[in-house]
Amino acid sequence: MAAAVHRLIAHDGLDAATMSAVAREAGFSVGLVQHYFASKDDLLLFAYERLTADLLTRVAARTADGEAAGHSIRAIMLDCLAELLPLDPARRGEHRVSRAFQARAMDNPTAAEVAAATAAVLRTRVAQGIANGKECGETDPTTDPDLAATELTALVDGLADLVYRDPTRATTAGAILATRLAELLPGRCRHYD
Amino acid sequence: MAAAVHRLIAHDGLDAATMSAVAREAGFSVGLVQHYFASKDDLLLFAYERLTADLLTRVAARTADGEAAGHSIRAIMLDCLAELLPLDPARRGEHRVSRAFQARAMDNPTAAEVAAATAAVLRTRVAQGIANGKECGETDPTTDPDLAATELTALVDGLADLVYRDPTRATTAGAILATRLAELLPGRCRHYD
DNA sequence: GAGATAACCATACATCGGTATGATTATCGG
DNA sequence: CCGATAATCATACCGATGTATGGTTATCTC
Repeated sequence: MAAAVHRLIAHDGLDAATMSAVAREAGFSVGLVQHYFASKDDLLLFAYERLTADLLTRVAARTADGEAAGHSIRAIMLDCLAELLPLDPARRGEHRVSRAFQARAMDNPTAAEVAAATAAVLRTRVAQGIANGKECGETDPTTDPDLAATELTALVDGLADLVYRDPTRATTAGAILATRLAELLPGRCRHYD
Repeated sequence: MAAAVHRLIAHDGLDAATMSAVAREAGFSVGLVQHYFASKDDLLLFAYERLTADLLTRVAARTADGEAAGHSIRAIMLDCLAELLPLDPARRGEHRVSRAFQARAMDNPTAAEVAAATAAVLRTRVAQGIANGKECGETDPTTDPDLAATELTALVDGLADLVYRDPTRATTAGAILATRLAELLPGRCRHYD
């Protein structure tokens, strides 16, 4: 059902995610949707939580892959942050859904909590990466991990909007991200190559 | 009428900007609103254009003020970019409206054009500022103005969302912006002090 | 296998939103 | 002053939406 909500929003916006439309898209009746979700708000909130959870899971997977492959922190972070850019149709759709919910979060306290929590988790992980970079020699010891993480997450946030608006600038966005990461993690890790 | 739309969206979200609500808020009848706007889409589009025009005007005014006062390009840019952050109730409201329209722009081509055009104007102006910085010695000659401008506008975009979500991080956001500007325009202007 | 619980559906209802219509009043040029 | 144009309003209409209701079928427990 969450997938149905996602498809509808990705295709026609939040307003298209009506009860009957969701039921139709999912192949069920309206009554069934009501059986599982007491209200439309509940349904949308669930779909939102599901979306952010999927995203964080994907990022975690890319991190794990990168670590397993012995990549530098900088490479892993670039991989993870680029994952957040709407670089292909699937992620463009996801971006549409995500932005729709973020707009909704401005009037819906519970949705705002989800948005804030997701952003916090992401920032914390990036900060952890920077902190790790200090220990292994990739990062300048004077760099403030939280400040750098805040900047990076805000930057990808803005770049995602840019890439969505103008896909032809995708490579530009990628270059900006890579350059900034190279400035923030300039060193060579002393553990890996 | 545009002001009424803005007030409603700022207070209760885009969905609150219904025809009758706008009419009531503006102190007119529904018929009058229809008299001036053929459809609700037209009304919202007008309100959006009005909003972005106001914003760009304000930024231009800050630029002019800064130039008149003989400030450095870096100081002027910090002033202009900080203007885009939701640092007070008025700008928080404006941010809500702006984000609501940006979300709408994802399904509304004409609104998307407005959003893209506004972003382009902003980026162009920032790029011009960086280019000027080269001529007067504030910027490293190897800096790509367009790339730097793209990064800066994306950064403020993301920082604006952050500050909106968590106003306690307003100073953090300001510090990040100031630091990044100091990195991009490190020199002293040879014309002014 | 009986009974309870969950899954599932069709439909009715009340509300609300955008738009269409028709009329009434003001403004103003000639 | 008068005709036309603009301003302004009240209301009717249709479609859509969220939700409530009542019922039917499946599933599982004892």
